[in-house]
Amino acid sequence: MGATKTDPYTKKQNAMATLMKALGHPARITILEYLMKVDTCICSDIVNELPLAQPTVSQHLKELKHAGLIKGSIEGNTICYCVNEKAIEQLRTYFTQFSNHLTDKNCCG
Amino acid sequence: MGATKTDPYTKKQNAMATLMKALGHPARITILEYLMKVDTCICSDIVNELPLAQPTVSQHLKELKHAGLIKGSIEGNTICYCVNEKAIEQLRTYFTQFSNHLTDKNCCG
DNA sequence: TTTTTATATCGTAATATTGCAATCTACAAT
DNA sequence: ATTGTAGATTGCAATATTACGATATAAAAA
Repeated sequence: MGATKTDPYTKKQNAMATLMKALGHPARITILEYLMKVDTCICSDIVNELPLAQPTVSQHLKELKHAGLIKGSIEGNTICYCVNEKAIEQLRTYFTQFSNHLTDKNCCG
Repeated sequence: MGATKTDPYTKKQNAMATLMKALGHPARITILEYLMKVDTCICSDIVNELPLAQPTVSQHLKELKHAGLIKGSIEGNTICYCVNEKAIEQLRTYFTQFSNHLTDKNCCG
């Protein structure tokens, strides 16, 4: 098979899975952390920040954008990418709520 | 290739990617949410909660456990699984810090 | 002891992901 | 017009993931 079933789950569950999956690769984590660090839109040299070939980086950027984690637009000769705060907020909220719901029964421990 | 390069990244980056990757599937999101909801260790009927065959569920549980997101131990005839709060805390902290570092320049927007 | 119940493991087919070389696109500079 | 530069797209090989039937295991119930 290889294909993930999505229809039996809620929209929210699928949406969260999509976000997490996009971050389920160290290169994409690194890209996002870099974009946060520089904290600006003029981020032309992402390729130099990573130990990967240019096409590979381009592909990872595409996936991040598709998942809605970054925003990007053409800026003359370069592309201007930056973090989509809304997506990060979604993730923060999700885990904060999750964390709040957990009690400390310390079972299985 | 197909194999993810890990050595060029920091331990933290790889660790976060591993956690996210484990949650990058709606079935595993659903499992985690279910374990949180029931909030107990005696969770025998995870299979019935999911629209997947028993071996598939077992496999997903294995991945969640391997990533450290759930804890499990044998309890007579059934297995007692529950959420590993530490992992959730890690994720919550990561995104909270990330969120705090972001300024609202509203670029690319 | 036989049967049931809960879960794990094995094997395997279908599909997805990762990574890169080669190539293409589009603008900028000469 | 030619060259340079930043980035996307294509094509492909290697590997990983997803899902499940069949089978194994191990404890509980009959």
